Amino acid sequence: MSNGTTDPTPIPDVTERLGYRLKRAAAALRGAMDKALREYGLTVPQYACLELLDQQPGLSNAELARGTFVTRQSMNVVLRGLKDAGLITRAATTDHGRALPTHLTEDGHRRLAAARSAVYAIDEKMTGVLPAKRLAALLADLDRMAETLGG
Amino acid sequence: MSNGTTDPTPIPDVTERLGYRLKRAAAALRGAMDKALREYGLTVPQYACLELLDQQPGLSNAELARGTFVTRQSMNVVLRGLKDAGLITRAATTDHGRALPTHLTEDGHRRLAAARSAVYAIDEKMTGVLPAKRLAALLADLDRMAETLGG
DNA sequence: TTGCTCATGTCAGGAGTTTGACACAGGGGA
DNA sequence: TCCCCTGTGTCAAACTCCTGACATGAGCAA
Repeated sequence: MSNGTTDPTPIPDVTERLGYRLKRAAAALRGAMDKALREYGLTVPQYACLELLDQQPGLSNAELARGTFVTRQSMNVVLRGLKDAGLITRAATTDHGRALPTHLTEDGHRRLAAARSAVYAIDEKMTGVLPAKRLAALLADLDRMAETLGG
Repeated sequence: MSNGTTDPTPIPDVTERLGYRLKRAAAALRGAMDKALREYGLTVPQYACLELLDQQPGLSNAELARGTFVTRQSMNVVLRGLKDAGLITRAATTDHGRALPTHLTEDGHRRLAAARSAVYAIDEKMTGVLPAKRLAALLADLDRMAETLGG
């Protein structure tokens, strides 16, 4: 693929562009997580939702949607699935506003703890192949990219 | 969000994990590309397909699917859309094997050239906020991560 | 109070993607 | 030769996600 000669063109190959590499890494991560979470009966958005609710109990549907980068409508479907599975509870009414706070059930905590080990293994496997000193820079770079594009 | 004190726990917050940042950046890129390409009547997979075919004419359905990180079935739908739009031609038969080579039409080249400028603008906008010296390292890191996870 | 704006929850429709399955073509070993 | 395995194209069904739309509730200004 790579030619040994110095190429004057700034963009020689699609596979050398940042967008392509980012998509590739994200697709690989998504595939690995999807495969690992299937054994626990969870999808990637469902897991992400549980993780957020564990760290910030009481989040509403819209807040969870923003935190997992999906629309409110998609998160609504995810929440319904988690509620039917008995992993979360969602208030039917509220005394102030329209946002309905959501909380993990005992089963939700257990399921999350089980799935988390598998996901963390993937995360550490992914982190392990990187030079330790570049991890912080990598996190900062990804953050800057997302912010620039309106993430 | 961030606490100024040094935290001994290795994983203090979900938003500090590499997987979360990667997903966030990829979601932001996807959204920006989707919005930009809509003005040209293309979806992100369609654009990726055209880009690959421009650099490597004659690729088959399965090869395009691997190159864009989707399944053969999804790429089949994408190709049908591109063919109906008159942007590509696909051989109906082949003398050897089953793979049907695909090529860009004149309209395909024109549409790609138009859309490419918009996508490149996003790519450069994204690259521009990064320290120039870290771009190569970032590309290498993303590649290593994908390879480790079986991308 | 009234009207405007914003955020939230929800419904309906459609587009995109995946899993599962089947049939066909080529290569290699028994 | 025959059989097995791999790779490819395709169909069907289900799932996921998004766009568009509407109604409700809170906050603010005239």
